[in-house]
Amino acid sequence: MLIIVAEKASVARAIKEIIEKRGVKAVVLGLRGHVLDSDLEEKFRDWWKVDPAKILELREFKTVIRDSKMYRELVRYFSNNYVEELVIATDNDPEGELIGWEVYTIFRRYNGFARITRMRFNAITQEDIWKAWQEREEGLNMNWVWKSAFRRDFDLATGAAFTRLLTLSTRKRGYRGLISWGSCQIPTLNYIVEREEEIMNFKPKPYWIISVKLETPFGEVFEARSEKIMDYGKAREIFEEVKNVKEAYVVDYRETVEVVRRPKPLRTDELLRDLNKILGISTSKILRIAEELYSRGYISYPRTDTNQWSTSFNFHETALIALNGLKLSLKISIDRPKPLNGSKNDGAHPPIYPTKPYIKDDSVEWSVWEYVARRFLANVYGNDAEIIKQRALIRIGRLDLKTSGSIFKKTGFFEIFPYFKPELKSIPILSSKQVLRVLDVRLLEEKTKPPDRLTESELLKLMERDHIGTDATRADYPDIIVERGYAKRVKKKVKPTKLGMFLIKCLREVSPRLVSPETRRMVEEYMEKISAGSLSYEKALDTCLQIYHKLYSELASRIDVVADSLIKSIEEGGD
DNA sequence: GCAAGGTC
Repeated sequence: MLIIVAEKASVARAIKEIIEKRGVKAVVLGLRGHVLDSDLEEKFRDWWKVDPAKILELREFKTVIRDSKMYRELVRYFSNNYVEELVIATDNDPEGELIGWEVYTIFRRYNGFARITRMRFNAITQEDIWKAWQEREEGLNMNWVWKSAFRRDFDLATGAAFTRLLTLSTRKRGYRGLISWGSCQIPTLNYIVEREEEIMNFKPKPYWIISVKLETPFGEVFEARSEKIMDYGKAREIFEEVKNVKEAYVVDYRETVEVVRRPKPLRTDELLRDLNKILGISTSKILRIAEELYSRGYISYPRTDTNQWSTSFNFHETALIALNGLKLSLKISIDRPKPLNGSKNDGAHPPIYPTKPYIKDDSVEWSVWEYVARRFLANVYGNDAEIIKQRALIRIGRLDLKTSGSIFKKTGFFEIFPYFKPELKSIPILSSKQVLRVLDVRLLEEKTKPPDRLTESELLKLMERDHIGTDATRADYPDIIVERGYAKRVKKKVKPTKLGMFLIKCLREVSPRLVSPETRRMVEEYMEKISAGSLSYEKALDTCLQIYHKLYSELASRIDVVADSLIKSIEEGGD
């Protein structure tokens, strides 16, 4: 008997079909992600009975069963005496390697001798899967296993220790909620708090602009403006000088063509960001809908960080599916795919594309499917758009005025993917030295404005930039910080609560690295070293936990002041 | 009652 284990049911099905077609008989099992996990020992169970600092002194963690139903199923198969070989076919990434190791260790308890091999495929295609089957490797890449285990255990130890310290200190003062700290949730909150502080500290500055209404010899009317003038006296002086001038002339007029590239193949992050902008619903909800569409067969796997197509991708078939669901016909031939590829490849999943036509209805599901289908067509069959940018420099008296406009030269892919099609406004076509009639001169007072609060879309972009979370987890964090009472959603934007603001403030005073992306950066740096084989899991964990043990001690030494301040912010916020 | 990472 031969057993193949994949990370999820859909991959298990694909493997079974592909190898059976070529005469290989095997039991193919699909997991649901991790089967095992790390946890703290029993004696840490009661939060009040053990100093959280002790968690940061641990160097070993207990292995617990995470998915007991799956665990039992694995045991049932592995106990069979006739298993000759176990094939690990989890995703070809470090987290997949760790999931594979979980299966490996379970298997070895029941079968000490059978061969254990690893299939590595980077796409769920006939070629890749069959090649991975024929060229399966002996055993696992242990550097990848330890790399992921380090991340898991570091996050557990630091998260548990800091969360317990903060929670217990506020519980002593009557708070009943949870004050959590985590390497991803806190930096996410920090972006929101930093923005709020920027808004609060913003001092609007007045400035003045001279606005002139002009007319060309052909009777076209448009407006041109001076630069910002920060001093009122000076603005007034210039205004007096030009307010009665009747003619202006064009110093320079030029047109340039700007190319707007068609969209790249769809990754999770862009799906979430774009649909948050388009539909205004939360990123976690969008991911849930995408997951639902995937499990019902309408779209491919929705958690991917790949934006390039494999050479064997069937564009023709996918195009028919997209066109069918959208009830569209393309003018150009779908036999000539010309996708614009990006540079990202997670080594485990293709970009997101439609796999079955969705019958249009009023649901959000349709809106998500429609976006995926249009994005595919725009990427593979769309043309880059071209915009003519117009820029003019005009002089009235001694004052320079500027104006600009734009107009589509080619609308290109926006025809099929209209979501972010810009509203363009053109100005008349001018020529140098042309004389213009002045219709009106005005002195306008305006004020500099503070930045807006962040949308979830902008928040995800910052997280991606700083490597906070992964494609599969980033959407969770806005929900987590709202659930903890650190932030609220107000008019499609995220606003920190008083508690959120004070928590960041207190942590930042201990050390900026407790709130910045620095924790994540450090974890990645050490993960890379483990992955390269230049550092052991033990050494990496020891070094990093020592650093966070020091930071913990500093926070613990002033926890009474911190807790008082947090309690006060909770009462003041009334949230 | 902890984290973040998988998946459903």
